Amino acid sequence: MNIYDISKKAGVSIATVSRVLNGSDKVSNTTRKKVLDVIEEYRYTPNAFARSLGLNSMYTVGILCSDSSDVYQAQAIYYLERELKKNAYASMLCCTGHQLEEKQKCLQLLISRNVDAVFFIGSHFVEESPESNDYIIETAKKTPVFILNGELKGKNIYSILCDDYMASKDITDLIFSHGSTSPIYLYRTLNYSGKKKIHGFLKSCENHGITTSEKRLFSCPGPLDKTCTILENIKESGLYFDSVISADDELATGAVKYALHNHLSIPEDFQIAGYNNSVLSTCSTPEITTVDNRVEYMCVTSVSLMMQVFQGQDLPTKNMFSGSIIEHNTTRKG
Amino acid sequence: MNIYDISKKAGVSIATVSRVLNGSDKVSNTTRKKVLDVIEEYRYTPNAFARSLGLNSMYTVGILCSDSSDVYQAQAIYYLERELKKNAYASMLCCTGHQLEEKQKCLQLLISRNVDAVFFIGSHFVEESPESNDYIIETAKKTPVFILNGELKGKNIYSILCDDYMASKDITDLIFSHGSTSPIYLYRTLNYSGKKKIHGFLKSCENHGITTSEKRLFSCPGPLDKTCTILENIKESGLYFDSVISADDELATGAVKYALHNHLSIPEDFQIAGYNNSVLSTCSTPEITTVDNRVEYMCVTSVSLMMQVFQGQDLPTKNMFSGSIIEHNTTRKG
DNA sequence: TTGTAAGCGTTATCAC
DNA sequence: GTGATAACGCTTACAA
Repeated sequence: MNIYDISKKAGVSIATVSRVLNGSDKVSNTTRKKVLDVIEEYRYTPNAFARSLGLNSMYTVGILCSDSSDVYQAQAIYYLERELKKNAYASMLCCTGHQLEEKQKCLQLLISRNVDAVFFIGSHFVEESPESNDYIIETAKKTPVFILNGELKGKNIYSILCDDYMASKDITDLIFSHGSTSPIYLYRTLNYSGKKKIHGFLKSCENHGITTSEKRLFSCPGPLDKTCTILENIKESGLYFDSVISADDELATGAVKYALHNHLSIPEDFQIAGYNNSVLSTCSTPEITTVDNRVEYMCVTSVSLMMQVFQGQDLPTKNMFSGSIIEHNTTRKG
Repeated sequence: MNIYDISKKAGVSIATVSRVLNGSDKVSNTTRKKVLDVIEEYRYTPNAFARSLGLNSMYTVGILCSDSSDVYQAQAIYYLERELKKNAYASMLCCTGHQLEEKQKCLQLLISRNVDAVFFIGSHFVEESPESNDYIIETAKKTPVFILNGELKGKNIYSILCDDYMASKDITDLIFSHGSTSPIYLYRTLNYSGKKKIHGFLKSCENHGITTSEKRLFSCPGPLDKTCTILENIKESGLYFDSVISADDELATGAVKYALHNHLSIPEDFQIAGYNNSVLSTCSTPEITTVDNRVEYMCVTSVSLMMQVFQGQDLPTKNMFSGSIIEHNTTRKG
């Protein structure tokens, strides 16, 4: 059943059927009704591929992330998809992992479907060595690119990101102000936003007279039980710490585990801060003080930017906003 | 830059270019090289829409879920996408929420892109009233439908699901065997798999001589802090309970909160079981004993089924597998 | 092995 | 308002 069949049954031309389908007002009401009745009767739906070929768009965008099951990324996907759907765009999702080659393949998978735009979730996508980002810059020549919580300069590339430096500095300041003297910092990867957070931590330490703060940074790759072990090792090594600032909430749950196992009372003797304001922060007991980096706002803004780009507007390529602190029960009050 | 341009530059016909693009072996090596060089030089990529129109497929499938940021669904999405990508299929994602009308709209969004198959994640999609599932049955007339962790009978509809009845019965049995005399059950929604789990719990209670087990079922909708309040209320009401079986890990973290606030020692005085084997079970302190309903296996199986369906094979419409118990620290040992 | 030409099912530009 | 008809850019018989 195609547009020709419908036009025959309705006794009109395919042009008229097409007009009815696309809501043109240059169709008389009687003809419109006649056509709509036939469409209804045969439950006809236009062929998406032919339609796309004519319009050169399928109203679909690509979303790339490293791991859709990560709580932060999963949230971003949810909000992005919701906003895109509001604008009648469908969302194609592709998880890349952390290998550059795989990232390129995934982008290719989306681009080969002629998506109208591409969203990258997370700063994992902005690589250390500039030439490793060429595949993104190349893509942007034809397809608008939006980088969420990462920054990459280039034509047709728009970055939307939380001021992680400031948020990280603020939450470290908070913990100092509540009496901590010896914080340590846990992180997972050293990507763009990861570095910003570390700088915020270091700046706060500097402001509070800690001179050897670089020695208070600890990488925690791998699964959660490792985090606990790493903290035990730090204690064994003789480095004193009375608070943990973490690059994400999952690491913070590791710190909670450590504190509980060592019978440190939270937050009186030991303070902990997470990052991302994810479900993990509230599922933990005690609930974890965390940074809200406003995923929803970020996604709403990105899609709104996209729509403006499609309308040919000229827009700022870097869009930064502030995070905020959510105080729960792993930091002291007052 | 289209196939005609390439054919001219390479001095061959468009048919030959097409053959090269599609890896036909009926092209001489010299011509192939000539064409590939031109393609490379101009960075030509074939137009996806025209290609789809010819092939009547864009090698893309739709994934529907109620909420991609739910930890369980996020995992399913991750594994599904991974398996689909292995088979060169792209994934279109759509989150529906819980309103029937919205579910239908989302399905329409995917179907209007001519996806090759549709996956429904979770039993949220199988409604109480049979006629509410008609939109799925209707879709299945043209597009294969795969229901993950739910069951719906119909032509071209394939269900892949964990035996939640058995798993729930097993984990309740386990808690009884470790000395609990008075378990209660927490659930969120009464969908297909939700009911199966409840039946498993009730069966185990019956086998252990509890006659009023229906009174031990509690609905916990809404956010996490409500779960804790509900448990407090149950205690206030005078109903004694020494263990909590939950329909998902998030509810179980609520039970952990309750126990810790009431200084009940876990698992000696109070046992807790979750469901889904999600990151929440290990991020909690103590880590939560849970049911592994093998999301990865489910997704791998579904995609493998899909590929077989595409090859025209005749397959069972109901595919059930067993879950298994992961014992952590909220249940007693030995 | 290669080329010609007929689809695929729309949208959009003309006339009328 | 409506109807021919030419794109859109591929795939794939069928010829050569």
